Amino acid sequence: MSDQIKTFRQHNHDNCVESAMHAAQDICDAQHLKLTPARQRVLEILLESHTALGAYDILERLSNEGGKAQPPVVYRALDFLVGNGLAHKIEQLNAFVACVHSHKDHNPAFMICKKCKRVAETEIPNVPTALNQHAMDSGFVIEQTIIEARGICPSCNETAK
Amino acid sequence: MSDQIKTFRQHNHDNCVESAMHAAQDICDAQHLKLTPARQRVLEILLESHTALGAYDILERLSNEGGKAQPPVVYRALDFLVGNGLAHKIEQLNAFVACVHSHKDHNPAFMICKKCKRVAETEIPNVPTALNQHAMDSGFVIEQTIIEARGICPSCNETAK
DNA sequence: CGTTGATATGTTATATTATATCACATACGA
DNA sequence: TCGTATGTGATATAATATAACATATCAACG
Repeated sequence: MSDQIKTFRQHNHDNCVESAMHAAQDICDAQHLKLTPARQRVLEILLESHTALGAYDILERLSNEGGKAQPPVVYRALDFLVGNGLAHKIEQLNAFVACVHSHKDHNPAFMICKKCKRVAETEIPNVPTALNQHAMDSGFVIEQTIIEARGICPSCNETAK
Repeated sequence: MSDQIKTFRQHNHDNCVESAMHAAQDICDAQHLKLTPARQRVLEILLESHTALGAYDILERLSNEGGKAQPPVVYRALDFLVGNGLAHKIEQLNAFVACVHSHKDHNPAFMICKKCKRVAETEIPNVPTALNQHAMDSGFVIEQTIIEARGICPSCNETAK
């Protein structure tokens, strides 16, 4: 597999996942909350995906790891995470994202291949100037910015041509 | 209503909707396809929203305009639009977007209030440099970029404080 | 220790909502 | 008058979420 394709398929997020997990652990310790294995694993899954996931997406990933989890397992973990500010629910999507409050300066950008649906992730150093300007003009307070680019990934570009 | 809030609620897209509708009409004329009122209206709704909409989102907006439309009305129009390249289905979301091929240089940006869920739209002149760079490095061909900023809109910011 | 009570988990079944299609009657235009 | 588009009611399919109850874990207390 070429470097390009490998890059497209999986961006290494170990660092930021790990630091976020530590931050979460600290928050729980401070508030006498238990970040149990199930909750930990769901949070990790959210952090790894680095985008909004449906409850059943999470369930599927959990189930790939051995025992087949049931829906309530995921919903309970999500209740805990959302209830304690470690994750958010995006109502419009019925999906959940890990809270990245601990590193607000992180602006993920996704490149989504419209052929194979794979998603590559990268990040950009700061909110685009024009958007920032518009937000300030209108009084909107930006907490997180997500950029989605739709297009064709390198491998699909080759084969489909 | 203050200018700020008005700005937040509705950004005027008449120009780009209109030009896209003309382009669609031209395409249909050239291929002897009929852009009937129903199809026209669904395409307009997609263009106005300028983001992916579920079939029932479209249905709701159609129904607000007089006679209450039924699901097949929307699905038929969408079949036509997708079948003829005037719109795309985002399988991952079960949602539909108008094809904006005719104005590739348009990069919408959305500011979504996480309290009231209202969405303001603006646009930025070009794809953020860092993302563009990364795409080029990996061989990804960007067709459209959508930026979503989550945060708090001016009116929620006042009341919730 | 051992018991108890609070919290977390395992598991089956099912409720709720969103998404999509069927089937048939009617209209309209080439 | 045939092909295509629309109106409309009913229903199928899939995604999302919860109810209910049994079991497990673990810390606090006597």
